[in-house]
Amino acid sequence: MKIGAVAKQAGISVEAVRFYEKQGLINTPLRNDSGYRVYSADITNQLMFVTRAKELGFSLKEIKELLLLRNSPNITCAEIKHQAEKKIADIERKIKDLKLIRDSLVQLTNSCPGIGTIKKCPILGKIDNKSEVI
Amino acid sequence: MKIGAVAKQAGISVEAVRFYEKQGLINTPLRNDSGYRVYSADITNQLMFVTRAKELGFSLKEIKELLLLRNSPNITCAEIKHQAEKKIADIERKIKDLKLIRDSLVQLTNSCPGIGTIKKCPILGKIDNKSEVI
DNA sequence: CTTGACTCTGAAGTATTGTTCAGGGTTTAT
DNA sequence: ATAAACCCTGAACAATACTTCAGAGTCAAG
Repeated sequence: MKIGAVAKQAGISVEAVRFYEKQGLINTPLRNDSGYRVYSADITNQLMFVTRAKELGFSLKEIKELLLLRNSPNITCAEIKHQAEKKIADIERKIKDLKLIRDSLVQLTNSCPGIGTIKKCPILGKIDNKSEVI
Repeated sequence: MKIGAVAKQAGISVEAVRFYEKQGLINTPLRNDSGYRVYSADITNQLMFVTRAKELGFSLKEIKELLLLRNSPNITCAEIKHQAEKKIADIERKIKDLKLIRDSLVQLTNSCPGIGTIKKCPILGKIDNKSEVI
């Protein structure tokens, strides 16, 4: 398989495949006589690992760490679990922060009648005042 | 007030103040004979508007739009409210996505005993398989 | 009066995750 | 045989929100 087919199968761009290679997220493929990358079937699994882990909120850097862990024979399942748990905590913190922000904005919009001139807009007013909204 | 005092008061860096000026988020200050920026007391309100709006999840670009709206005499409160509501929808979508991700990770970690060799780690296994976890 | 702290500018660097471009070779189909 | 479609590289660009740097002037304290 050449890079175009691989990219299509994985649902990403050709450039992204080359980029992941440069980042060390996938094996460096063999080349044919013309210098074209030639992939074995396993590339699909590798790319799926990457895209899947991305969906799970891992950054490319973290994905690389997961891959390194995976290739370390003496490492236990516990370390992988630890990574995942750290990521869960991360995500929960983000959710909490976003909820605070959302609640503040909801309070602001509720206080705004949506009519009238801008001079009296309570939203801008409250942003100005940094009042007790958050 | 010179820039150092202003920055300290706002709790941001001197460079950030200059950056906000360049981005048109605050008024361009007067200069003294040495070319130093000299700020009136109002700068604090302006910077607080920016930092406050940032806390509310607005990007600098969006903050600039808010400021432009605010300075348009013929614009109504409704348009500001609309902006805020769009931002709320944004944030709620992000929260929903993060929850999905978190739930997937929680499922993964629950399936992992945290002991044993990496060969059998269900987390890596499931990332590999793109199974029905999400 | 000198030293350290503060200020100025414009440019470049940081991190992330790729995309786009320029310039050129290869393969496939007609 | 030629044109379209594909592949190669390295570099530059994109967006965001600043920070860091180089090189130089200014101000306050002792």
